[in-house]
Amino acid sequence: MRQKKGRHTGTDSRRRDIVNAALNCFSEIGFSETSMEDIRRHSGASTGSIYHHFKSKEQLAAEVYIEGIHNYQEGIIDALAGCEDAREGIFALISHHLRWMEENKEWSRFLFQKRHSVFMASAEEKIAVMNSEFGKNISKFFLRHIHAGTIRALPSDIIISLVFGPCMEFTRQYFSGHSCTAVDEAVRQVSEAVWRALAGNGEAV
Amino acid sequence: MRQKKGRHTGTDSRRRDIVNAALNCFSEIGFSETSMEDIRRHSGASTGSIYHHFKSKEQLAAEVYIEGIHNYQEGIIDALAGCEDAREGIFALISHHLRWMEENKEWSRFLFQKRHSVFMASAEEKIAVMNSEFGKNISKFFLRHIHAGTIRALPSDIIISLVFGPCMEFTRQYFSGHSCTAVDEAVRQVSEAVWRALAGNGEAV
DNA sequence: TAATATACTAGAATAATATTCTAGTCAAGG
DNA sequence: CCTTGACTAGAATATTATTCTAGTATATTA
Repeated sequence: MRQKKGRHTGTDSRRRDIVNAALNCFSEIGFSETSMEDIRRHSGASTGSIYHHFKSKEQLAAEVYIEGIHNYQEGIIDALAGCEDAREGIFALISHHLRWMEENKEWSRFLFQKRHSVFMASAEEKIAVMNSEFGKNISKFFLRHIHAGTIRALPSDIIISLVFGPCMEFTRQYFSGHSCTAVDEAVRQVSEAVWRALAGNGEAV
Repeated sequence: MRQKKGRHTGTDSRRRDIVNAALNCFSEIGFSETSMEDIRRHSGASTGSIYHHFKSKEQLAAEVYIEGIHNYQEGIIDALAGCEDAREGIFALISHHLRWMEENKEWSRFLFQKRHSVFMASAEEKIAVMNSEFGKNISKFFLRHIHAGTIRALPSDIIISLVFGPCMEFTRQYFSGHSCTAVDEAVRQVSEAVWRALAGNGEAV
């Protein structure tokens, strides 16, 4: 199948193998618990090869994290972009979060279970930029609606807490087996509740 | 001050030194980043002494975690116990979370930043029991009010998500320097919003 | 075609760090 | 005293991340 020695065929395929193996291991047994030996075995790469592609275990994890968070954030922004209506936007946002979580279990476990963990150090900057961009995008939507009076005038950190907090918490419960509500239903209930929390005067259901 | 050799004076004082040092290190630089050597230096204990008191680094972290979470949960339950009124209860709960966080920064950083992390493995069971008890207690309050119609009939996992999610998310932002609202104000705003999300028909402000 | 450069790979060697082991020391009770 | 048991110290060991050395294959150039 694969050559015993020498350059691996295909563009970056060895690199991808390593990233995939890493995601597998990290989401399955956690960052600290997976040894480079695990990743080596799962990916079929050698120690040297792994360290050729990635500076360290930390940096490898950061790369995996960034790929995931980018995909996630992009989806949210797209979902939001298609919505003029405030209520629809909130629904779209929450819906995207919960469905993305369900369809990308491996990523989610890794991204949300261990947010701000260990390996972040090395990617701090890049992640900060991403989050900042993401925040700006999200804020644009909410500011527009605060201006229009469709959403109550609350500080941005409070709005973020009210919107993403429940999503994150549900995600956590989902993965620890403590959630009893199906995702479809959770989308409806959480959206409805968050809308009540945020809706401007005269807009509440 | 301390004897060069032999038993440390005072009841369990050496043990406490180790726990305190560990909390310090963990909350400051994270679990994986702190080496046993760090804990040894900070606590003044020897390697052997640490391993006499704790089976492993993991188990030490678990002990620290459990002490913290116990204190936190106890406070919430007490806060809730004093409240007949639904709205008051929600306010008390959120208020306790955010104030506890502010008054116990070191614990919070450790508890909330790395929830469900690594070392949990060894304490899984004990933590599961604590959380289950805690959940039951919290649920009692909400079920009573759902029954009375003062709070909307939502599944328990959704309620937990709506109440604790925003608290957790605000906490995360607070520690990563992304919160712009003062804790006092956050208590008011989040409580108000969560109340809107949960209030039974005819109870909304 | 052959020489060379580039990108990659392998696996052994090293370094860092968690854990175990051996030999104690002290305080209390008989 | 002497013995026991809780505790401590620090060296020895084991585990695991990282570095190093020596390659191999493919593309490029002459």
